[in-house]
Amino acid sequence: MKNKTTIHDIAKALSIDASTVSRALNNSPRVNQKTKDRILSKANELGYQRNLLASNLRKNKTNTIGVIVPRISRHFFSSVISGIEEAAYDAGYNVIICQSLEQLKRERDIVGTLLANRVAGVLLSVSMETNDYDHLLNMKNNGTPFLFFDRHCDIEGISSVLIDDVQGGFDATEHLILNGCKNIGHFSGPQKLSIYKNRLAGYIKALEKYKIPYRPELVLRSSLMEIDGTEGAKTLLSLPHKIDGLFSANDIAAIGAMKYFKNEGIRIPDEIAIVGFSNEPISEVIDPSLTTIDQPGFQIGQISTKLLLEEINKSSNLKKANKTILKSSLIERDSSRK
Amino acid sequence: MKNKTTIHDIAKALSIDASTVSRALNNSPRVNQKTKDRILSKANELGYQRNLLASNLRKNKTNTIGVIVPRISRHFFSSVISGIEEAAYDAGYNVIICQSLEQLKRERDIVGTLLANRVAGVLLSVSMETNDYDHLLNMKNNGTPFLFFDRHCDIEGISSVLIDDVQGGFDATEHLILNGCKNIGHFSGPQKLSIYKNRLAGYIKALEKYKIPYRPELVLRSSLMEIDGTEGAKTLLSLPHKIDGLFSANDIAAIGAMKYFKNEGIRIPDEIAIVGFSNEPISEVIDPSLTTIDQPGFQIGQISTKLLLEEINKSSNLKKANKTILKSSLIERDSSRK
DNA sequence: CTGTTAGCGCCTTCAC
DNA sequence: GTGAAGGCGCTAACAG
Repeated sequence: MKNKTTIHDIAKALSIDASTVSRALNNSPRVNQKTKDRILSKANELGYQRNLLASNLRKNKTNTIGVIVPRISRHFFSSVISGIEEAAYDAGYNVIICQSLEQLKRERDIVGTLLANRVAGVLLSVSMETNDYDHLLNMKNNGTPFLFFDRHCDIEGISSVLIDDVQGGFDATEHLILNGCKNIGHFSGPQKLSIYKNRLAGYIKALEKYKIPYRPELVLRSSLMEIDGTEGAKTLLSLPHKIDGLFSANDIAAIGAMKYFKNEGIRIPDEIAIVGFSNEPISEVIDPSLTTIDQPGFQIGQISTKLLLEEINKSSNLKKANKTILKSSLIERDSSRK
Repeated sequence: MKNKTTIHDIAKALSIDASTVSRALNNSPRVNQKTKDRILSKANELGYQRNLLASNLRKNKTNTIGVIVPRISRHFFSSVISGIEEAAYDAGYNVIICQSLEQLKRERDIVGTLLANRVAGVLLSVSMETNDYDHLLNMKNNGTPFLFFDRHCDIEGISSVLIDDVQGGFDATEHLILNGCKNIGHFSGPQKLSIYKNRLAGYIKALEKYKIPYRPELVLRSSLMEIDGTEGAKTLLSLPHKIDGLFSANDIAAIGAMKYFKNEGIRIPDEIAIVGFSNEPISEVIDPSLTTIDQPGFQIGQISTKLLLEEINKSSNLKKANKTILKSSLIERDSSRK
């Protein structure tokens, strides 16, 4: 029952040559409109279904771009994906989405499969485990254009689209300070990832600006799970100086902390003010008065895609590594009900 | 710079035939281990990268399954996708994920691209706009196995993996009744989608069981946006009989309603109790005491994939349409703090 | 165990 | 404007 209609079948049915059919199907200007019409209607009649495998093989290129994210369920990434899809769709490209689940092994496998499928290019945000770049260097040598977004590696000639995390961390911390906080905790993440390193740097920079001593025991590393937030909150509360502010570099941990604080009967933000760094809508929902640092996911997706498409279409190898840095914005929500 | 190494290149370098190389690369038992080793190391040395386009074309099959969901950012769907990926990965299949964004046109395009790429099979949850099945019938005639999950259409010979929504709606409503609610509002969705029709049926069934008159004005259709929730909440509050309970068939609308109620100073659940039907973690977060109907997304993904793979591997055309019905569960969260 | 042969379905010169 | 011919990279008979 499998569809077997090929251009030859429809050529035979019309007593013409397959090459003409091919041209017609690709809407080549060098074919008579009448024959085009006949071909199209016959193709329809026979239930012809173009075989992209063959076409792509012959042309030695595809119009598919691969996207690798740690997890599609994270709001930031799914908003980036929306941006990617929109930009890709406009340019006539398909998108195939893959998740590394924060595992290096899976990231490697995925890169392999994408290359084997001859994708036109790849957009990726590396996993937390990615400290070995062989698979990426391999992709580079292979000649497949790719681009990092949000989480990147330093590889010569490879561009990135990033957020100004130092500034974001600074803004978050400054906001807490200006609201009277003096003992500010910080939930960070793996320092291998520059986003967490940079947010921490912003945190420290703000403390310095306001002459608040930096106390390392207030900085906790998490691995982006809710449990890290609850555990972290507990740890912070056990310190001699009680904290009055918390800057979390990711929302999931912030949520864990909020739950813990609430369970302990600690009022937010009166007793402990919190700023979360992410755009999970969840943080807005948990407490509508919560201030967050918003990341422009959709925009990142669009920009990354446009840059990637430029590289794909650029036959010249003059590509210079660009870093596009976007700004996040501090969003202070309505707190009139407080 | 594009990688051009083919099996012929490596065959030539070793003065053997390409077919042997092909066999070795596919780990055929009919190749001497020594030559295998030579081939593998040479392949590595030349930076050989298998071309799946050619391989798949030749074999006339791929090991890729396509997944179409309305939106990957909805938690239910991303948990289904996790389940799909796990099961597919175990069976040596790749997954390509696509979003219809609830648009029929996009759904059609996606089906077309997947077929053109000769995916081995497709798993899909239809868009809200899907009232025309041509593209699906086309896929069926084409001989590509597919399966619905969660949102399905009645197409002969096509199986579905569903949740018992009547029961879920009944459970939700009964829970409210048993907690003393007498005027229970219901946020429903497009009645084209059987999930919403069924949840409504469950709601009515529960009312009947407890001899509570069904009042149509308490049932509001939403299109799954937060704004529908706030508007709906407003509408319900404007009715002469004040509601004391709300069963929302989707969480997004429930969230909108909760925000509205909170802004109006209405205490939840004391004045209005709410049960949300979905497993967005968001509903748990907004109010840890909230009772929800939990849907087994991960499990649905796994089961769907296994069934699809069975159909793919079944050469016989004896397939009967199966409906696998899973149960959702009512989760009453800790409300000790109240 | 390994080589020979013949395509998979399509596109792209090159003729006319 | 259309046809003829060749090949993209790989695999699956069929031989030996």
